[in-house]
Amino acid sequence: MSASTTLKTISSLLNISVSTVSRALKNHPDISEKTKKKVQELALMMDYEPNAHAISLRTNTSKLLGLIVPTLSNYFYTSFLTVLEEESRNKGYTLITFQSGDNSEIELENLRLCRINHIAGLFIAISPETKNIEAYTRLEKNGVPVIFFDKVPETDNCNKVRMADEEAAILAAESIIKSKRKKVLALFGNKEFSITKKRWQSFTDYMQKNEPSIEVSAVFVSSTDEAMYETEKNIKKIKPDVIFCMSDEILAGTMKAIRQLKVIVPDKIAVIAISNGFIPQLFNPEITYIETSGMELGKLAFNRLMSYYNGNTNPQELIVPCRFIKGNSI
Amino acid sequence: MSASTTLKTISSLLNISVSTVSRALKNHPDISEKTKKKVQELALMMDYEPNAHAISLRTNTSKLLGLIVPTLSNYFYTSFLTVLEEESRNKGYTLITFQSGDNSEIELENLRLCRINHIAGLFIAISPETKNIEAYTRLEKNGVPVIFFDKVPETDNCNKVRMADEEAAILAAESIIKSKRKKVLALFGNKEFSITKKRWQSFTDYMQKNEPSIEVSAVFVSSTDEAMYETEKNIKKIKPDVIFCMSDEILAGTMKAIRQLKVIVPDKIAVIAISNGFIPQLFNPEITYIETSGMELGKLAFNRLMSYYNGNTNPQELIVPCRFIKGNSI
DNA sequence: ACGGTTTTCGCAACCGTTTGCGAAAATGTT
DNA sequence: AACATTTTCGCAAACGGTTGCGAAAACCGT
Repeated sequence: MSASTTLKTISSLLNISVSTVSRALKNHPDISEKTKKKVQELALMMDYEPNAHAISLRTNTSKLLGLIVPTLSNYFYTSFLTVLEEESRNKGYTLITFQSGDNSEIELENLRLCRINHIAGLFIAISPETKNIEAYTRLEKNGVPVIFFDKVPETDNCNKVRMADEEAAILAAESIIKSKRKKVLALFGNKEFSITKKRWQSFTDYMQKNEPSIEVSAVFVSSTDEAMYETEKNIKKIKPDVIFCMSDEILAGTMKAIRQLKVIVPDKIAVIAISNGFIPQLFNPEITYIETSGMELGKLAFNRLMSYYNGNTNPQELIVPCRFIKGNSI
Repeated sequence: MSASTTLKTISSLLNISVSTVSRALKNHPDISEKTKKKVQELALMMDYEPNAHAISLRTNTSKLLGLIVPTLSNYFYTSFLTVLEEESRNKGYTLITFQSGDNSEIELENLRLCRINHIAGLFIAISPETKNIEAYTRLEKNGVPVIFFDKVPETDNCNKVRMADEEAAILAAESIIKSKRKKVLALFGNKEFSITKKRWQSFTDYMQKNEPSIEVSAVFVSSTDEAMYETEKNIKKIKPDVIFCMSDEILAGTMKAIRQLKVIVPDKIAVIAISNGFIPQLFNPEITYIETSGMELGKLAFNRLMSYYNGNTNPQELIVPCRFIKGNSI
């Protein structure tokens, strides 16, 4: 239970002041080479390590970054987290991570924890209930930049990075039109999510404008299981010849239903999805999808924060383009 | 950029001392109801929030828990993280998360970051290179409990929680024996991992003892792609009638190869795996697997820490049992 | 030897909070 | 009214660092 060594330990062992030790350790020019050497050697020997809390307190800065996501049981968010952790660590920041469970109250509680830990910056994908982002703008006024990502607020007085949701939906729609199919079952996520609205609207608008003869049945689901259930029900009911899935969770459910009904893809029904890029390749045939990469988004978000620190503080909305990944399901 | 309100702000506004404010806010009996009320109301109004760094510094405690995993791009670790975050948050702890990339040096650097942040406890899945756990035992001597999980050291002077790796491998072996198949292609992970050794040994030992007539070809791979490559190669070469996959990553690669070769499962080749529970259900037929749940392990790990805090500090090795999940692949 | 520079270091305040201890104020007792 | 007791609060030190400023020590030139 030996206490960790502090500046004071070293200073009293060498009979010099704490301030000298502090300066010696950071190579301050005021300190002679001789004492620097003494101090640094002893510090190394006793493996001195500065107390981050003391530093934060004194300097009113911190190397902590906050991350709040709806859930970590989600391939997209974990791939975001994966690169965010890496980038942060490489730049000397450490990440504190929270899940909101798509619950505004928990989200605010998490935000409170971020505040009392005096984070230097925050990345957040807000929950659908969160309409009022005043707590976040206030945080930013207090000097802590906030980068909204993926699920971003609709107001534009804040910094956002997100996927090209409209473009992704349009690429999918385009692909369906080209396929000459005529009856689409389109599965979207929780209707409350702005991301859902965007994808849904872009998809249906584009369809309407470019090929109004195609019949689109949109269904909104909130889980993999619900996606499976709705797929099964609607395959029987509306007999689609192509299914569009807005996300990986939905795709997983849909494919489960398709398997159970022993429907042949793409002969009987074609499938196309928007995905983070792992799930579609597990199926046979591989599912054609529009890739929205959580990793790319993570990189962009981190870089946005760094650019903020460099003075670029004006609200921006940055968008990660998406890619069409050809499979054999359409 | 308004500075956050502190005890001092409140104290000078009310013309009372900082200590009184501090005590009033925590309902100390020394303080009169009248001043308590005044203080608490003003604190609420100015939304006072204590500075976690100051508290940590003063009380030499912290509410931070450290987590170090090889990578977060892994379903098992993210499901571990998912429940760990939840449990931690519910008990008032906040999590700082690191990836080591299976690199000892980075692991030690992450450990350093944990130390300077004066975490109250550490969860770690060590990288395969890490033989010397002295840094961790020292941390524990300094009063910070360390819970090793999943990839645990071989020495037994430390606290470990892990899956029932031997049992899982044996269950798989048993299932293969029952299936009457005779030629096994068994795919394992990185040979350096203790977890690999355990599964490999249990699997082959059990086979040898109970059905030596079965021919087992063990192959070690380090990635999904390698698993795919080796599966393809060995299906052609040794013509197995059953494939065993030690993990989800491997299973994904194997199934890709199986699909490409258009091998029918289970007619031509049966498949059985050890898995965290999501991937196997995506295939057709659903893969039979032995479930090792990251979520269960997360719960156990957190509870172990709490029990440690309650005085139960002696080294223990706790094991999460596994379950046989029937699919149609064997 | 003396004044002027420069080098080298320590004092002390500060960040925000906690807490032992003592003192002032209020209350009770006779 | 005098004293004992209890209630209520403030002083000051401490946690581990950082930093402005001033002072002692060393060096310089003459």
